[in-house]
Amino acid sequence: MDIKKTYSISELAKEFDVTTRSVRFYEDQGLLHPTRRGQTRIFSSKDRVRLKLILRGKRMGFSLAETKELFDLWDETLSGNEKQLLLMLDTLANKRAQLEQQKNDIAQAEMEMDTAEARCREALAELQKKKRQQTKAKQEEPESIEQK
Amino acid sequence: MDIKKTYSISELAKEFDVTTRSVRFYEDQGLLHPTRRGQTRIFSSKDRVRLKLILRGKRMGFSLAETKELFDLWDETLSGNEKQLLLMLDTLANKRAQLEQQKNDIAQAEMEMDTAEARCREALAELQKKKRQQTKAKQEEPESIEQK
DNA sequence: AAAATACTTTACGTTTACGTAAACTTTATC
DNA sequence: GATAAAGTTTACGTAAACGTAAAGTATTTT
Repeated sequence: MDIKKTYSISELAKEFDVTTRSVRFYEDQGLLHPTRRGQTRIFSSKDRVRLKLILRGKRMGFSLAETKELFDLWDETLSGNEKQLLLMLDTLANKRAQLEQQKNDIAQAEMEMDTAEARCREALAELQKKKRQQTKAKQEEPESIEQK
Repeated sequence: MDIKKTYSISELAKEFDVTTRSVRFYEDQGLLHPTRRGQTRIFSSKDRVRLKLILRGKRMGFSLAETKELFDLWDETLSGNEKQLLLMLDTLANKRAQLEQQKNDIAQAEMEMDTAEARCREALAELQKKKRQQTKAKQEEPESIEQK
């Protein structure tokens, strides 16, 4: 069984390499909704998915507030009226535009890194050419060794 | 002349839609290096490029510290020894890996947004189907109007 | 049953990236 | 020459996203 039904806080923390502090913080901010057994948190696989989404969002530069907004909107959307659905579609379109911008940024950055890398390699080649010439010089004039 | 040689702080701020406070902060953190005329800052086109890079970095989720590191590294690299060049190449490789991760994240997000949007559209279609049926019912039983 | 382990709440501390206000100087405009 | 506009420094404030104790509870292991 790959998909357990419930998770402890430390299981999730270990799996996604975050601290338990972070997980509790995400709950505090309303992004996760674990149930309790006594006072101990019990996380569902839905919570697990959301944690994954939170972290991916972070890597993509989304704030927790933004991610929460999406979560909330989605939850309302599922049983929502027309207005809610249209709002969700609109939000999705906006996010898509944001992703397009990011893709452009990444493409630009990659191009610039290409030229940066090329310059580095040229400079390296130059240095190594000089080195070889020095070695050559030594081989052709071994009296420099004899003089020692 | 599209490329002026120098810029005032408010020119740059307006062009890139940031506050002068931010620009001063970036200088304070060592990311920009304007010269002075009296005590007034004068920014070069190099500064302008760097500001552009700073902002793109931000959109890509880079911290100012990360961006500064790259700037500093690059400046040292240009006139650098072999060690510096190799370090730069290594750093570039790392950044590339980071961008790959981001591209994956974006692709994943786009797929999920596709299915989310599809669900929205289905739900909308359902709602509008219901609406049409109500309209039809009214047309077929106009006595409901007469009863008013 | 004692000790170790995992979990909890409460609460103050920290870093990043600025916002905002105060008080002042320099430059442009009427 | 007064006034407005743009610039400056200094400095305190703030939101986000946790870090880091402290002090207590609950459970598991020996």
